[in-house]
Amino acid sequence: MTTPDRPGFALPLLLLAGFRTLVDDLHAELARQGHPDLRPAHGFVLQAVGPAGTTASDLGHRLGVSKQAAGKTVDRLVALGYLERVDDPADARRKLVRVTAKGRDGLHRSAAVFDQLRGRWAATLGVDRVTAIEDDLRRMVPADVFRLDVPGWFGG
Amino acid sequence: MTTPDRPGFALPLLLLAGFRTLVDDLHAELARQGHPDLRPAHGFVLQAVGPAGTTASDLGHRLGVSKQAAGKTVDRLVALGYLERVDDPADARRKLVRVTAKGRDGLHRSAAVFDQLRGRWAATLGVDRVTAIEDDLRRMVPADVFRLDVPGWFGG
DNA sequence: CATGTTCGACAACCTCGTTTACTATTCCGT
DNA sequence: ACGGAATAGTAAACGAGGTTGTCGAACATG
Repeated sequence: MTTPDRPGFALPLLLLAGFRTLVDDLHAELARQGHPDLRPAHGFVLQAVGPAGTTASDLGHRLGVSKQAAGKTVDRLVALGYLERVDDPADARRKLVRVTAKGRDGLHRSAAVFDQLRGRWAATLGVDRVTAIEDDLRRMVPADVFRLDVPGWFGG
Repeated sequence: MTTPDRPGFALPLLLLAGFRTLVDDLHAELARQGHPDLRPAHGFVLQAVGPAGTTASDLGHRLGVSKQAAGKTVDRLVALGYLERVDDPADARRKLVRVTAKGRDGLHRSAAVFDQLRGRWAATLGVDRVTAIEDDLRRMVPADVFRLDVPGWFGG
């Protein structure tokens, strides 16, 4: 894709490109390490489920999507072996969603690969530049930006 | 969403968050300026069509998606009034895709809003920090990263 | 105990992508 | 001049991921 003519286009494009390269590298490495089915969105979900487990409704609430969407995503991750559903003995309506051992493995490997990629950026740019980017971005993004409830983002 | 425990998670998350805030702000403003149906992906498409126009196949090639996907996206943008199809008099197989006046208006307004948003970042961080982020990112991203042909990105 | 709320499930539909298949047209080599 | 190969557009079936709306079962509370 050619560089846009207008200056303002560069910043969002570069931020997206930076994110994309990191995530593409992550998933290329994860596929190599035995997780070829893990998709970018799955990391968010596994992270949101957490070590204690949750329900589909609560997961939807955390991710800012409907409980139905969260339920379907859980279905896919259960089919892939990253999550499991267990009945809640205290409430017959609820089904606890929990991360499996395979899910924890994927999460740990993701963290390790991201650490390694950040190290690669630091080796090229210098650690101070990387932390400066992080600090600057932290100042510019609102705290609740990770809610995926904006229509048109990941499907709308 | 809570801040992740592992340090390596922060960088990709912040890059995505920065991109998301810019694009969310852009589309909120575009909706206010008479383009409520313009979605994030549409900007890429309008940009890729260009002032000279193209065909659906070439558009798919430029965007790194199949010609069928490009054709369906063109269908939607034609329905919204941002693109038009005209028969190519020189080749009866081809149908030229061109940006309409409405499409050009959306593109111009997008550029203006992005310029304005970059100015807001510069007002907070300083112009030199913004350009430093852009320069650093340019060093870290490969040139062909905007090809959307990675499965799992925008649907897969 | 009746009422209202919450949870999970199901169905229908949208967007955006894929692969496979097919038609029409153009191009090119014999 | 003509028949095969490449190209353009289209269509169907599918998958991922999202949306509403509905529903029954289970809980909570008056």
